[in-house]
Amino acid sequence: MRRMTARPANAHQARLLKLLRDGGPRSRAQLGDRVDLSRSKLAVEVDRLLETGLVVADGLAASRGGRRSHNVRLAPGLRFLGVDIGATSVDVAVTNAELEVLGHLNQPMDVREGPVAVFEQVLAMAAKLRASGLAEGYDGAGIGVPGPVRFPEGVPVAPPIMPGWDGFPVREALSQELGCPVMVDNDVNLMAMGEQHAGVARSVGDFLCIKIGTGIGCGIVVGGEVHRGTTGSAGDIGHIQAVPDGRPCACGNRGCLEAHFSGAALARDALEAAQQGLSPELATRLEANGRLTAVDVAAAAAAGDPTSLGLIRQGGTRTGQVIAGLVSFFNPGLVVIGGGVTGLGHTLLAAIRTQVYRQSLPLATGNLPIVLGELGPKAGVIGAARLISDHLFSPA
Amino acid sequence: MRRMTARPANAHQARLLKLLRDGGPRSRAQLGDRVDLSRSKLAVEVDRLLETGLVVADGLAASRGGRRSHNVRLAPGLRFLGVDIGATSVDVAVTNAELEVLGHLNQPMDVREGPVAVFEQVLAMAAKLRASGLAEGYDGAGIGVPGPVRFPEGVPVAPPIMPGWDGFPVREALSQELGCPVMVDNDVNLMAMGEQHAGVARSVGDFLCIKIGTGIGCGIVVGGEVHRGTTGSAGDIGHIQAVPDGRPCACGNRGCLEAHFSGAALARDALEAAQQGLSPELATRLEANGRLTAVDVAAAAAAGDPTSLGLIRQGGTRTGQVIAGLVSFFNPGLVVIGGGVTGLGHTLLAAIRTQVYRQSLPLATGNLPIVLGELGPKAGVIGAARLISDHLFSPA
DNA sequence: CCCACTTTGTCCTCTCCCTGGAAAAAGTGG
DNA sequence: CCACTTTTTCCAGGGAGAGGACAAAGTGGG
Repeated sequence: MRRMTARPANAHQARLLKLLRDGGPRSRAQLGDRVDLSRSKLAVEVDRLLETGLVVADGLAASRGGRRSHNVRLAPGLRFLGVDIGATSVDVAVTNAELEVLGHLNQPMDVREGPVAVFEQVLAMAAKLRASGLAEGYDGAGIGVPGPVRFPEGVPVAPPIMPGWDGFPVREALSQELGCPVMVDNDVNLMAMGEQHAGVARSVGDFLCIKIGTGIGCGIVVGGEVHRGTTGSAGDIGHIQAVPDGRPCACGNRGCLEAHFSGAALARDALEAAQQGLSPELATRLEANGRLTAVDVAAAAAAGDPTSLGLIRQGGTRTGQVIAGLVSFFNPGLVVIGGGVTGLGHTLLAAIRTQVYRQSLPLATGNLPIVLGELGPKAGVIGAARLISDHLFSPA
Repeated sequence: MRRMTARPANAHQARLLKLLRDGGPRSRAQLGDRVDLSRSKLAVEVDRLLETGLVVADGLAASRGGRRSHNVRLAPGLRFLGVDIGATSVDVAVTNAELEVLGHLNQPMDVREGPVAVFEQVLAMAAKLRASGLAEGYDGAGIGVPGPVRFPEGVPVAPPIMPGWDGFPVREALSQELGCPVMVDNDVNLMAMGEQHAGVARSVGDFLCIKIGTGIGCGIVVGGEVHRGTTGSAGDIGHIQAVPDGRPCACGNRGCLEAHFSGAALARDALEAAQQGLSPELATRLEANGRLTAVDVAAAAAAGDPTSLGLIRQGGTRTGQVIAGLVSFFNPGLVVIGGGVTGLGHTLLAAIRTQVYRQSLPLATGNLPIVLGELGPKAGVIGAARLISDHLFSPA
């Protein structure tokens, strides 16, 4: 099947495509309610989109009291690939043009194996999704990587946890392999875009999206747009000092947030507690699996283990301290917490909230919701699909 | 004299006005080089601006090898009023349409005396500038206040250091008194706009502007636009925790940056040092003036007083700690340090730089200049003029 | 001083886009 | 079956803008 080649010819068409993407199929009249164009102009632009094949007719709409109108929708065969490369696993999903996830695969994988090995895996997963009949091909792909990205070129720069990736032409290489346009971004930014598109952050202009996984990062959305910073490293909050003269961190400093709380730090603290006999619950789990992860701590906490609860609370407090500073600085309308450790759930959330509300000024926190992301592991892939669709649905 | 009533009718005219404001008088042809309009269209829009009186002819331009062209410039009679209300003093300046400062007054005044008293003073100063022949009237005024502002309405909200101002309709009231449009913003945001317009931050899209005066605040510029936050309190970094379990702060918490370093904190530390006999230099000054301020510390440090130097270095280190966190988070292209304590100069700057470069990741700091603002007390008033001119030079 | 060439400013036409009205098409409900 | 509503198409007219032609003004060399 020939894939999408057309792009909107002007801003009006781009606007219409995005309306159809975000609101689903609808009639010309309904589109007209939202775009401030004359009926004739609207009809012309819709006709042109129909000609390009990006948009197709979709039956009759419900009557609003008069003549029923003909619906239009985005081409049902359009497929976007969303790829979320984490430190320890890869998520790949197919979406339709409305960014609904049609199929989603997850595979454990160490990002340190390098771009070549990882992309082999990603391509295999993409092929598998295609083979299962969900897609005949891909019209575009969004890729998230766990480190800073020089956004315009789609190239990772100086990524601390993925050394082999520095300067690897991710966008170029994947575009070649997949035969479609590709955009690359930091995984946290994509999570933010995902929650903005389909999660808790709909209709919020300025918000922060904190992702706590193997490391800690923060997506920053200003006026509806992701802020990436001058060198693409904005949101890199894992190495903000949380504890003066605290634990040494891989980055060379001491007391970094990430050294005190993150998936990796939590696992290490749990191991220590188990070995010191502080927590029978964790000790049992260590014996059973031979190792401990954040998931074990979550389970132990759920079972009421006080040591695990304490670890989570302490981590939440430290994270909350840092977030409090960011809230004072940035004054967001919403803070979303997500990532691998959301399994820690409300214990973590409560600790973070307590600390933020205590430490930030009332004006900034007065009406500030701090909530868990609602998309879980889908946030990243939906954000990735959104990234590429934003690109393709913009005038060339 | 009748003041400016016209506003640009469309985005093209707005663009032209801003070019003339920022680049000074120039010919139609030179304007054409920068706006991507056909010559005929450009001529039409310039003619319309000439009709409104916002723009006037200004003689012949130098030849570029052919026919000499006629220059145009913004109306030479346009006057903006820039007002910068600080915690302990008020700056008022008149500018022309190009935002050049034609006259500038400064008056000590305690903002806690309340809006009525302060505005009486401001109006007197504005009248004095007018009386000295610098202006026949004002076409617009920008006002900066030392606290959060609900920007669209131009009303201070919950300002910690200026209790009487909460909810006072600053914009409304001053607009009435001055008989011209008024815009209100936080003083730090205006300082950032000033440095962006005429100072060190020209041509930088994302930067932070730290103002250290009686308190500490931070202007945030993202993509050339000031970020004000959801409730107008963005940049309120004075109450970020710098020292865990540190000094009690007026806000109710402990260890706030402002409690440890600011004009007020520095004066208090200096007093303590003088009384404990740690610094003969400061003790002498205390005896001479009956009190100590940041200026005394600066002078003592310049004279080599080790205690004063130590205070400045320690303050710089703490400020640097906080800035390091903000740099990791925001990844700016520039950090500007300004405000009353810039008199502390390079000792302070060196301490801040050391701390930021040590604590933030190389990718974010690699090419990050940290510099003193170059406009001093003029930054605020220029920023204020810029604020109102941006407003008036936009389509209504 | 004349001439070739460059730059600038003006004029004019042609095209395209869009608005807004009119009318036709398609439904709803009594 | 009829009055009314909503949607869609069609059409004429106005307006804005691009772009070319040409006039005006200036430079520099012969």
